[in-house]
Amino acid sequence: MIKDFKRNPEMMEDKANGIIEFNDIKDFALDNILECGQCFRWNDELEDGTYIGIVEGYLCRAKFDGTTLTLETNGGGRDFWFDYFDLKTDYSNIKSELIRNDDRIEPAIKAGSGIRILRQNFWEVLISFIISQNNNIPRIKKCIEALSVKYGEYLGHFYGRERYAFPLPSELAESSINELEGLKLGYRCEYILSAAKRYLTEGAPSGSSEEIYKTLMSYHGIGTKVANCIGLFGLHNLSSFPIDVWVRRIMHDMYGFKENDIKGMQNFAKGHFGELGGIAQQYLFNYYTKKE
DNA sequence: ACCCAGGTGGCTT
DNA sequence: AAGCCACATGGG
Repeated sequence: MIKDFKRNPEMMEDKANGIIEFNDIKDFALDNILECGQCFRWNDELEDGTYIGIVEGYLCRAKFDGTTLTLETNGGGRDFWFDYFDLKTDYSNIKSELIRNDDRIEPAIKAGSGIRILRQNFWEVLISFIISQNNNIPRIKKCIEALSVKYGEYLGHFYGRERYAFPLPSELAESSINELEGLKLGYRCEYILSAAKRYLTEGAPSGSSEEIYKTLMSYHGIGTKVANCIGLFGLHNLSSFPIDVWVRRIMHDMYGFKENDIKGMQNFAKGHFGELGGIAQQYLFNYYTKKE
């Protein structure tokens, strides 16, 4: 069975880019969504405030004027992008519920009030967050771009650059440590290769969130934090609460935890933010990484 | 030269 | 269970 994620060959050959519009969009800001650390392939912001991204093999230029989201894209279709940007979810409710439970989070929500948790491809998230460990966001992006250029499908010239899809599982699984070492991935080469091979045969983990979490952690190179990121961004498991160095600082500064009391932070998030933990975490992370 | 980044694995107490 | 440390890379 093929575990590669789906592509739409007919659309890919349609070089005339289509326009898709979504009207009356609230609680939405492209910079918040695309620069809050959840995705790594929206890396060009043009002078007019539009962003260029590559999503599941589709090219996209996104523009938002405050009410209407306009996408120039060569594929996916309306339903795909509606889902990707999580437009069905009412974030006004989520935000007021978070503030009702804890007014300390209000400044973070104000600072990133247009954040939405994208519904991204699991496989891409799996590999991207393996790369993220002990790394910074600009370099994570470079690593992923290098992988895509070397192993991903060439998609064409789009807004000033050659664009490549994120590699398919098979494309990475057929590579080698030797080959990967040229891409500045450091010691993560082995993690990436073994994850690709494993994903190709096993596919995405299933079962209860406990079981999923356990399966993810059994990948070499995935620990608690990365597993939580994959759960949150790759499976839309909103109760995930990834704790990295930034969140540790936040939990120390804003909530009085000792910096290394990860367990306490995790329990607090579970009890305090519950099913919205992942979204709370994202407002907080964005707030702290952006200020000064 | 050092410290840090969306940490983890492995080894030692 | 908790505390170290190395790990590869590049920017400050």
